[in-house]
Amino acid sequence: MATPGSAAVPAPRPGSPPTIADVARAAAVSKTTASDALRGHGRVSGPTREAVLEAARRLGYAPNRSARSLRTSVTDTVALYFPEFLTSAEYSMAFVFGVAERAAGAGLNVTLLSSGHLPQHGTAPPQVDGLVLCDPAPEDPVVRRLMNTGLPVVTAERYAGDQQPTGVVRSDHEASMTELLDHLRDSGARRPALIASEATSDWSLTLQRTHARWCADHGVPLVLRKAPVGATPEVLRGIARDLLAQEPGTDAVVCAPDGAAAAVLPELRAAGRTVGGDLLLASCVDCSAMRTAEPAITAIDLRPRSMGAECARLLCEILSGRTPPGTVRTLPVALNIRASTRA
Amino acid sequence: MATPGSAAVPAPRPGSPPTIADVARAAAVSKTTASDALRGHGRVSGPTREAVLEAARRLGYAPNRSARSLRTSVTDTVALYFPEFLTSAEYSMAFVFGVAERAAGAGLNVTLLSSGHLPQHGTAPPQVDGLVLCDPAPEDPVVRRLMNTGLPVVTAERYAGDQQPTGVVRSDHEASMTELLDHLRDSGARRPALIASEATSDWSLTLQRTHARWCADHGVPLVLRKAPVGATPEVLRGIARDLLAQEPGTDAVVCAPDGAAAAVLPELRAAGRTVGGDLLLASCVDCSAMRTAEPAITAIDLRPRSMGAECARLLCEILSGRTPPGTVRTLPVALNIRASTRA
DNA sequence: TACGGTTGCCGGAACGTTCCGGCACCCCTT
DNA sequence: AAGGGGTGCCGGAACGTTCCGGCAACCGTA
Repeated sequence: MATPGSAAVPAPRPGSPPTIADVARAAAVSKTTASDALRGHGRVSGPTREAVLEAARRLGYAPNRSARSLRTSVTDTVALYFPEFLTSAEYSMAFVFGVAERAAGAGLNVTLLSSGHLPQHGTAPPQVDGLVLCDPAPEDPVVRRLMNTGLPVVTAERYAGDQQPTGVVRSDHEASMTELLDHLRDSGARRPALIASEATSDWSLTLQRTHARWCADHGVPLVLRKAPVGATPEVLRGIARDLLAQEPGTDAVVCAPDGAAAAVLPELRAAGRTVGGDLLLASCVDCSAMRTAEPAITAIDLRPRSMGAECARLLCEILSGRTPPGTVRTLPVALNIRASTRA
Repeated sequence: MATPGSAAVPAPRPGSPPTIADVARAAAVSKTTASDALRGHGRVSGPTREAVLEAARRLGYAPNRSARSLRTSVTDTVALYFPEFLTSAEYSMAFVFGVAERAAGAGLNVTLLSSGHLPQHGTAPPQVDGLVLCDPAPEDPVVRRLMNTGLPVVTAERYAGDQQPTGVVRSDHEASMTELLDHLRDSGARRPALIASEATSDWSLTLQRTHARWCADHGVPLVLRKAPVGATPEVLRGIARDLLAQEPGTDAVVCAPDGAAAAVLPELRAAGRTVGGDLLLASCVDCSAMRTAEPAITAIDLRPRSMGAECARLLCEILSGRTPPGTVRTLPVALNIRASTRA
């Protein structure tokens, strides 16, 4: 005796994971009804739905992503790209896991694109639903290629190229830098110098612009030094030494590059200054080295984990159509005040 | 007039990426022949193969991964799992990118599994060809679940649970720790204390065992302190303070947890000791904080990037059958000698 | 000439899913 | 009783790939 539709449903092959046909047979319904019940999509009666869900649970059914993706052209996967020069920073790790966690919560897979990916022109774009680009530089060829795939793209920080990303999550670096400078002023500093990075990222440029403007607003001379992108501690210390020698009136040093403040600290001390006393020191990126330094160094906490999470969330929303393209979100950052600026 | 097989090949839909049928039509062959030519698999004459490759190149054809995966049950994707407590360390980032880069070179995708993944029991395993687990702890439920999927697993460092991973890439921590202790002895230290982590990872336990053995071999009393897993700088400093107070004969301190050496450094100084002088200091993990400390701190460089790369390579080899299951590889580590141990 | 073996190519089924269209049934209204 | 509309379910095609089996054509030998 055949149950309805049994002719269309082949026998299960033990060993392989169960398919929707197995679920259908177990619930004595058709593949279509099983599919509808599992996704809540068609017209299915309450009892039938229950039966299907129960069967699926009992069999440990999980839909085959490849088959689903083949049928729907939706991969449930997003790619995350990281420029090479960022891959050593503590910031990156937190960002990556922010993305991963949030994406997992939304049922999305995250695949990692390293700089080694897609090197040669003409390589096919990755087969994903969307992209997250961390701090994209217009001069990075991989970034340019990815921006041209036509896929939805969310960038962490603005993109300075001509293509516009589908979504942007940014921090208000202008506000946080201003807050930091105001704090230094409240702690007695009158002439805050900035050691910036030569990088052309939006972040780096914003810090310089804000510092320049603040100095102008407060009628203090602009003192700025630039460090090469991957500068070693020795190079950074040299820059600090020269800075103090050339600008003896400096009473605060703000360092932009990741970890630079910790690197220059010994040099400031060697110059006879007391950090946290007659010379304040702060960093534009917080990391463990800032917390463990002696004295501990005041730093802007960029909240990379939240940043990553918000990128993933925004991309999800764009993919599901809940949020229109062109959305820009601004995340708050925190100023962690420590001994190095408590004058 | 119909070219051979033209009836079986539907017209192309402009806008969608080209399929193998488009390539076949462009080269005036069947789907089968196109597929064979592209993968070098069947019996295809030289000119025909050339024609197919040329057509594919011209059309910008890239095989649809979902379709291929559905047909072959091979996803060309591996998953990378990271325990939560490791996600803030610099080590992790380098490791992740080592894996990503190497996997990309082998044509594999890497998807990230965060701790948030697969939380509840009964969740289906990720649909990938293999797994890389970084420093897996037997008490991590996610690790246990992943070890039970039946998928090939390569672990970075040994796994202390009962399941055996398919492959292991490890560092010779015993050798490197011994080398470090010998170096300290050569620099004049006679009583090296160890501040270890409470973690039960293979790495942590090996360090403790090696230290204990070295002390026994050299007839010096064993001085060991344990720090909680996520210990703050304050906690670590407290441990260092107590250590020096209780064991005044200590003339060298070795710190295992990531970054701990930089955290305790100020405390050692506060106790009236000269780091690099009458007290040597070293770390079992190198990171930027070690390089920027003053004095710079001697550290074992675990070469996380190579480690990640080697994990990916080994998994590739196991997946392709070139390397038998059960393979264990040992990677060299480096000792970066710096001012903190140049007595 | 006949014939076994090789070479080059092809048709079509299968992988597991989604979803369009259709069919039977029931209920309500006229 | 007839008709219209809604409900619950199903058959089967399609997504793009791989690969089994087969079929001509050709070559060499008997």
